[in-house]
Amino acid sequence: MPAKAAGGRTARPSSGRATLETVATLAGVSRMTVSRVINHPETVTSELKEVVQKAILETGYVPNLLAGGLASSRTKVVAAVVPTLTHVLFSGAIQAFTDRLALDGYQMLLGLSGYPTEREGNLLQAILSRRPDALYLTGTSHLAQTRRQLRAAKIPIVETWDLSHKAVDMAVGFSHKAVGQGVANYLYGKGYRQFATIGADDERATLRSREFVATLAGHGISDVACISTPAPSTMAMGREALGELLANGFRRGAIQCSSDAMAHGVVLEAQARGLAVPGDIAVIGFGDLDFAAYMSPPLSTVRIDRFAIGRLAAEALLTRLAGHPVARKVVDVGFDIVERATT
Amino acid sequence: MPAKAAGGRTARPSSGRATLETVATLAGVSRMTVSRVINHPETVTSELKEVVQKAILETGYVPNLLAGGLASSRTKVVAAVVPTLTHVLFSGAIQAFTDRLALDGYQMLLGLSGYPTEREGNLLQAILSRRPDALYLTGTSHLAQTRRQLRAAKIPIVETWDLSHKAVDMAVGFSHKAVGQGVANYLYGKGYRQFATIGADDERATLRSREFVATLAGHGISDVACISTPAPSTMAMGREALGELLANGFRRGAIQCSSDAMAHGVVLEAQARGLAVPGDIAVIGFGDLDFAAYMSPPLSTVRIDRFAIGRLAAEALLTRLAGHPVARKVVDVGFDIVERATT
DNA sequence: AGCGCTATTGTGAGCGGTAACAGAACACAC
DNA sequence: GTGTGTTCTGTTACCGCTCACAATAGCGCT
Repeated sequence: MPAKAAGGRTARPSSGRATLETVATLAGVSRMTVSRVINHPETVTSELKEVVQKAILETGYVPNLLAGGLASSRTKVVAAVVPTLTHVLFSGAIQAFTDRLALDGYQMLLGLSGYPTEREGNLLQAILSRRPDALYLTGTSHLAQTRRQLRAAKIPIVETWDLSHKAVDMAVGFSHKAVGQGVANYLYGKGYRQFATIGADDERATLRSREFVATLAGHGISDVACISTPAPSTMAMGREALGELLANGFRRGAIQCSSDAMAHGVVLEAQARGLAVPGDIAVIGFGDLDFAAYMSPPLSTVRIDRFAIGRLAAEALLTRLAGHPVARKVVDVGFDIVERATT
Repeated sequence: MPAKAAGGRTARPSSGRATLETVATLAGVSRMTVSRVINHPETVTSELKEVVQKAILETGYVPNLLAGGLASSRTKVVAAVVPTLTHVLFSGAIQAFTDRLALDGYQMLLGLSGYPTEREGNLLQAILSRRPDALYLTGTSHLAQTRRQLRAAKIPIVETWDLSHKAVDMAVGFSHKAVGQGVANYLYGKGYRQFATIGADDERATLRSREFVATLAGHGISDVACISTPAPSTMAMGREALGELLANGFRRGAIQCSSDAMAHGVVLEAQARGLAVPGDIAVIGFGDLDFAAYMSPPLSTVRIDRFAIGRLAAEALLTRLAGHPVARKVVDVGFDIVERATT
């Protein structure tokens, strides 16, 4: 029977998996050479490379990137914090973001913050503990403590969707104020003179609604009915909200909604009540989701290129990770007002 | 001026951040005590705990979970592999999955495999290199090499959405064959006698279509028109596909579609051509996405509880991570045929 | 042959934690 | 007083990898 290890203490049970050492021994080289074959193959002679690669296959070696990351302080992981994946705008951006990162061999660590921002502090700590090489955030951060944590991490950070606050580092998005203003001017320009706005109470939607109201005030229109609903906004909320508006005396006019889903609800509710769209009730949504163009009537809305946001955010981070400075720290992807048949 | 470190070699520049050592020195205790305060506070006297906690705040210490994971071989990271986030069914399941994991302090590492499964091998290797504690997969894996890799990882694995193959470890999903069969029987029962099926060419959609056809064959119906489109299926493809069916002589009957989006396209195309839905063309979708109930006419479809899949998958993994055996290795969440106005 | 140079490979010391054990301090029973 | 636990804290040895540097080999040239 095998003797117990001399000396007393039992050895810590190692994972049992092949390590660099295993491969090195089999190939008859040093650990470092194996490491080079994997990470800098151009610095190793082709004969050795071959021997080592065979040994890797034979042992079924899978590198341990925890150890590698610890030693090199580069993890090849980028973390992203998003309120929710159930919203197509966010999941679309993350899809584009992840796809772009994968091209350069980066993996994505995802954190879902939910809408109330309280969890954000803990979540951020949990994520930074994993030492990502870079960070993608949704929205801009304002809690002083959060900003401090972010700066202390000393990694490239890109904040997305919103351009309204000063970015901690870089930003890719568009101006929600400009959207509110653009929509107001568009509707006013089309001749509408009575307005309402229905928005989720998340920060960005609020920003759009507020600017919508402010811009109309500039045109001398002061009685804009405002309805705020809890985020995330849904079609059901749109239906309800229109009911509420009508109950409060709103008869006809143009309604700005904080999402296409909500706008869809408003259209359906109007139709159910026998109101003409856009004759009595004109509606404009936000997002230009797939179904918007195929509603009846097709929905006028604000188009945002969610994939561009994800892709450009990834590229900004990758540029910095490659050691280059970025050309512009703030990238405005803009928006388009898509006129269809509900306005 | 400070002397260069005696002896020659320059010290490796450390991260500059606070480590356990920093905190321990400040608090006047050993590293191990600090580690205990963080991970097993109940084993430390409250006076020491207080001193250490103050030191942690003062230094702004953020634990390095790479080092911790390396030492303990537990990373508190669970990885997920999904074809795409642009599909609401997948992103919804991942949302529920991540939310459930977060409750137990686990973070999620995401890999997007795309539809062609070739990338899966590399992706899996990249993910396993990060040493996740558990793994969520979409679909069941059949490549022998993949299965070998998975087994070698020796971690809990849950395969989702599909129950048709033998699971590597655990599975949460439903039977696509049962769906195909159920839809066929439902439509046949409603009196339809002419059929077509339009499906994306991903494996699960194919499975449903094939079983749909086979079940109808059992009812003596053998001329079911089949159209296959590249995944992912979209509304535009639905429109096109109906055009193709009609061009090939299909006049009237019931059409099974592999997604609600596609079914929506079929409905729109039928309406555009002046065909009655469901009078001439009956349509049933798959997924019961938010818009399905609000189309005109409202879409009949197959409802899948995507959130249940994500949540149950997370719970299966968490159970195993807690060291308990799971009650059932395979969980069938089932499906419902939702009859609305297109059938 | 001897020199200097460049291209490869090896060596040793960490990276920042945790597991396992050892030791100290204290309480309690005999 | 001594033996025996029970807590709590400290010590030591790694986890698996990469960095910085050292050592060696191979080459052309004088």
